[in-house]
Amino acid sequence: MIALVDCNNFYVSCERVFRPELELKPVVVLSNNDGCIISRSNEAKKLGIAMGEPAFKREKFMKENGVVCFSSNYALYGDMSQRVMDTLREAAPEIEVYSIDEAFLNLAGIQNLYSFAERLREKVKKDTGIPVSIGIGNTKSLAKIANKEAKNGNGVFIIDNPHIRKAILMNTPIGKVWGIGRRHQKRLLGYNIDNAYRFSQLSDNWVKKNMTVVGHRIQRELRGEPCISMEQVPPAKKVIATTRAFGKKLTDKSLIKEAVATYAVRCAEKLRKQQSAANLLTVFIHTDPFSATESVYYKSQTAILPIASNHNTVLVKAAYKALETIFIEGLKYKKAGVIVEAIVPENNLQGNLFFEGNQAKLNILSEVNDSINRRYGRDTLRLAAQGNKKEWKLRQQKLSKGYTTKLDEIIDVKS
DNA sequence: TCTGGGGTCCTAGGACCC
DNA sequence: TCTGGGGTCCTAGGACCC
Repeated sequence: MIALVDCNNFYVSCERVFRPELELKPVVVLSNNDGCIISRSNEAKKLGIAMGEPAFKREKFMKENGVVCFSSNYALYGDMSQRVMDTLREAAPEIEVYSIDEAFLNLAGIQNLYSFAERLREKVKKDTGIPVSIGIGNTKSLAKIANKEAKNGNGVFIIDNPHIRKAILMNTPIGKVWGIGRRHQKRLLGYNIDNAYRFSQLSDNWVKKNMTVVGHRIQRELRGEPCISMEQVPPAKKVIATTRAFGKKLTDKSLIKEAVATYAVRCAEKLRKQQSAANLLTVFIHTDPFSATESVYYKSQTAILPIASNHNTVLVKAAYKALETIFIEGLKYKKAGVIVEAIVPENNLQGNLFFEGNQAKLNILSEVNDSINRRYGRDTLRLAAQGNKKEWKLRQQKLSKGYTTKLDEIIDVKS
């Protein structure tokens, strides 16, 4: 059997660990730039606040209803996530970390699943302060559905026989099934397939033809046939992106260059972390897509690197060059991004006859750079090109502290 | 004034090869 | 009216996830 452990309202729960007085109060966490609402406590959900709603549309409502608002603090959430995953790893022989707040556990060989799950919930809560729900089934898709059931009930739910499976599937709206998005939902509803059970009973051929092998896999999983296996070691990323909306609209080219340089450095860091290097680098910039008065400009340019690289200076240079070809003076830019692709292992680089460059030197530079920044914090050592004015930086007006990630913001315990 | 960010997989169709 | 057959590789776009 497979369990899906899912943290309840994860970002909100992380904030509450350090602000316990917010328990039972409506709390939300905003996306980057304080733009959208991306995590809600149960109390906030009950007030009718929807996932992904623009925060500015709800500002008045939230004030009136005493909703507590946080900017997103990804350093904190990432750290809390690791703590949760460490606890899960101790409990189960095989674990797949599926996202920042979810993990699949292989429960083969474990007796009395229900009490195992209950004890695990308590242990995670005790070790980390984070509440989780656990759904169990014999496929990943069924574990997902069981998890929804667990969230609505008392935190644990097991689908362990065909009768329960049928009843739960009939109770699951088709759009809530893992892997069925808006498009497929709409289409299936058109055929009066409104719940997971009906979908599972469709003919294999129809599903294969209309929803590709992906849809067919989901269908078989709902019938109880495991098709999606556990992946204990996360595969290396094939695409890495760093993209941000600016805190305010920018026209000044030097500021946009700083932002793009910083994003290129972030991509280089992510590449080095997974020990790979990229052959392609794309830069894009665009104006405000929601503007009613200005026309929208959206442009990207891809550069081919002479040798696959993960070095800050190389990527920044390539990004600058690409930016030159797409930047138009006079526009108000809202967002930029750097994307690296054609990723290969760093220890197996194809040379280039016509390119001169001292790779060994660059490698040493990166190592020194990373070790300093690991020790003293990100961007302690940085390129001048990244600037320090940070006028393009995110708006984060309600940021919580780095309780577990910054020594000078560590939580105080009063005696 | 204010609307996130970062990924994966699959398919169809074009280019090209022998 | 006839105009092969069988591949591979690449890319854009669609669909989905958290």
